[in-house]
Amino acid sequence: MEAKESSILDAAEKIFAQVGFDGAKVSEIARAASVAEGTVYLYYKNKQDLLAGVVGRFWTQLTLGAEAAIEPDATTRAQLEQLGRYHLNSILDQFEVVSLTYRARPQQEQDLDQVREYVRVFDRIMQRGVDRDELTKDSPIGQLRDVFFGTLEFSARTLKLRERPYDHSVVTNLLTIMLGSSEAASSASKGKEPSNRDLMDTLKSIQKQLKSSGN
Amino acid sequence: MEAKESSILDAAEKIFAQVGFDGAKVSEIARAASVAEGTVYLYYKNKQDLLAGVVGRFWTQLTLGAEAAIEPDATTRAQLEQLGRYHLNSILDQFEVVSLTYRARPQQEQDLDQVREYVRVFDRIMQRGVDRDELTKDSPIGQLRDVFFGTLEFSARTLKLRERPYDHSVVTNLLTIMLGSSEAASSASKGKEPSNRDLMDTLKSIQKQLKSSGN
DNA sequence: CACTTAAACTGAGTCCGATTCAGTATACGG
DNA sequence: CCGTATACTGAATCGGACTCAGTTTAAGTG
Repeated sequence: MEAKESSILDAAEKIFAQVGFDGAKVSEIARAASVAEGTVYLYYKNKQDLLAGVVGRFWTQLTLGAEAAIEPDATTRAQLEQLGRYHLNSILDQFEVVSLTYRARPQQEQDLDQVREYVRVFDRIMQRGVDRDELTKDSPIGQLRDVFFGTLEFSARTLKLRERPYDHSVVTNLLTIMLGSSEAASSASKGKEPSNRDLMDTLKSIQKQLKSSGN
Repeated sequence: MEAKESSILDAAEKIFAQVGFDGAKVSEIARAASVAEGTVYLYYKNKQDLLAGVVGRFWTQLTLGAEAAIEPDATTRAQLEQLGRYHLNSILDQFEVVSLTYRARPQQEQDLDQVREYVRVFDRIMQRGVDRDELTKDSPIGQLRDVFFGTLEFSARTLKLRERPYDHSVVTNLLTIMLGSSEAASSASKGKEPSNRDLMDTLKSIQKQLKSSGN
């Protein structure tokens, strides 16, 4: 990417974050990037497309950051905690840019690619957890992903609304809720005689599976 | 509210949902409402304000619908299921209008009032659950609320993205995750071994489920 | 180098749609 | 029926996204 292009993106990100998409004038962005107004349109079809560029770059960088924040040898739970921590921190810190994502979507669903890419970080952690038998397969990964990101996104909004800072307990509570029950199940796989509790956990696991596949 | 005003809101909602906020022209909305362009501005300060009107009305109606959908005498879990079902159904069904909420927020935080009002439906259910000792007080209601609405919102987006219809299992799984763990935790926290009766109850529940879905 | 041509860039002008407001119609009290 | 207030109208204004004819810079080429 040319220096000029990323200079435009930088200016756009700054100004969009400052005054919002509607409040930003392309002429201002051009001036902030030390470029003529027409030049912006050489790199981006229109203002929406410029927004998509800003948002896309953000999520791409978020993906890189997330991958760096995760220790490859940690347990699944620890990795989820690292991802959750990183995610919540980032979206709180750059709340304005995240909000712009909503403005970018309605248009073409192109920029979603980068968001989808980001979300795969979660999927990989979970998949590895299943492969290493740290997780039971009973809770569909896709649904847990919705719980994970949905909760963190909503919590971030709540925190912002109340003008509260990052709160780690949000992440730990979320993980307790998400994994709390299945943890108990994993202890069952040792060679000992199954206890009633093990039976109970297994039965509940079956039940859960039936509920999700049926209907 | 005057007939003319709600006629404007109706037209605006329809056209916003159809072509999005940016795609909608105030002149079109005025025409659809059989009103002069200037008249729109007698009722709404500007286009954004009109959007806020549409979005605010939507959430107000959603609140009414939710309250109607909940049986006052049902258990907390059943009520949550009713609310979850109603919520997911509604936001899938009127996805476009819900999406407009994001466009309304950045401006003034006025319309959020109606959203906050809606969210209180959940809080009331939970509070009553605590009062009736159906829930332990250990999970803060506020955080569970974020899990509940966050997950449903994110799931709705996922479903739309994959062009899937309403899926009730999303709600039941969510509730299992949200309350299931505390169920397990409640028996676990007391350190008691599950009784044979617990096993029997679970088995009967499975049996019933198999009968109703299998056949 | 001087010259040719392509690519990158510029910003004044065009176009479109939100917003305004002087003017017209309607309702209502006396 | 008049006077006045209130509701409404739509042509005119205004702002900002987007265009494009023209200019500058870069890259060959002999």
